[in-house]
Amino acid sequence: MKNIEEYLKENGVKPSYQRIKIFEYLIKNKNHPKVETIFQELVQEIPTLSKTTVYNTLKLFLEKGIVQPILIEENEVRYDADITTHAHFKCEKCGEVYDFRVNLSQLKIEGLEEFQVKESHIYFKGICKKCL
Amino acid sequence: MKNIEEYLKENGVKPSYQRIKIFEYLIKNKNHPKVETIFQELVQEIPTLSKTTVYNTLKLFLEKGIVQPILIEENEVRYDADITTHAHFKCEKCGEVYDFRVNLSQLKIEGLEEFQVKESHIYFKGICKKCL
DNA sequence: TTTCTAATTTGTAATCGTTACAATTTTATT
DNA sequence: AATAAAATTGTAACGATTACAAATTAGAAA
Ligand SMILES: [Mn+2]
Ligand SMILES: [Mn+2]
Ligand SMILES: [Zn+2]
Ligand SMILES: [Zn+2]
Repeated sequence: MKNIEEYLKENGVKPSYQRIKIFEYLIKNKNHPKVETIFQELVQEIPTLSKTTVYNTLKLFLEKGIVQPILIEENEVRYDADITTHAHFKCEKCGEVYDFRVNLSQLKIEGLEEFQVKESHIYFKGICKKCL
Repeated sequence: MKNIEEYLKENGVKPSYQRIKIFEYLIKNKNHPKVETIFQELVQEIPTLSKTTVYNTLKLFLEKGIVQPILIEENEVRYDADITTHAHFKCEKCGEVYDFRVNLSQLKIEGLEEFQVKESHIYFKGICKKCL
């Protein structure tokens, strides 16, 4: 909790109550939630919470680089406070999004060395271990 | 042109004039266009073209598996008639989306072998060769 | 503590991409 | 040519996101 406040400050985000709660939600539930999910969960704790605040806050987090958007499905933006480069798998049966550690340096891509790569995203879709 | 008609038929799509033109646009301009771009370009040739037709057609193409959506940017869906697994790079300066051949078998991801992977998508962002 | 100011949050309205739907047009068949 | 089915079109509806102004909160100064 104190950690979260410190982390936000270090990254140029003033740690308001709502911002702390939203970031805390992302850290504790590594479930790659949509805005709607975050709102529905937190409004139980913070009855005055506005959906606009969730949008504003995530936009701020994105600008400050402390969350990343997960774009694995059309018309569905999910958010992840783990900003390390890792792969995501979405199960088409249960809908869960899994994390996978990946070593991108294994991947030799011809021609890409002439480009300046700032972000890498790897997405898989299929059926998860549980649903098989 | 005849090729396109045949290809659509083989994949269960009746080759109407509009469908042929839309697929042809994707094949000839490998520019990963948005719906809006496809519409704006083709409406010049086909003045009666409706944006709904572009949406309907792309939805059909997706269902039949002859195009794939490119989800590299928030609130921006692009389409690609190249359905082979390849990586995409979007330049944050000029906005162009580049293709890169990639050999995914190089990538060892621990735990993923227990999942049934049906689709793989690799996206990069940064600054392209031209803009550097 | 009280006052003042700026930042944040909130609720509502507007916007924009997409989808639903019914009418029209086109295509294929008899 | 007549008929039926399929595709296209235009308009309205929808839903996620954003804009905006009012209300609230937090922090600094008095
Ligand atoms: Mn993740
Ligand atoms: Mn491509
Ligand atoms: Zn599953
Ligand atoms: Zn560029």
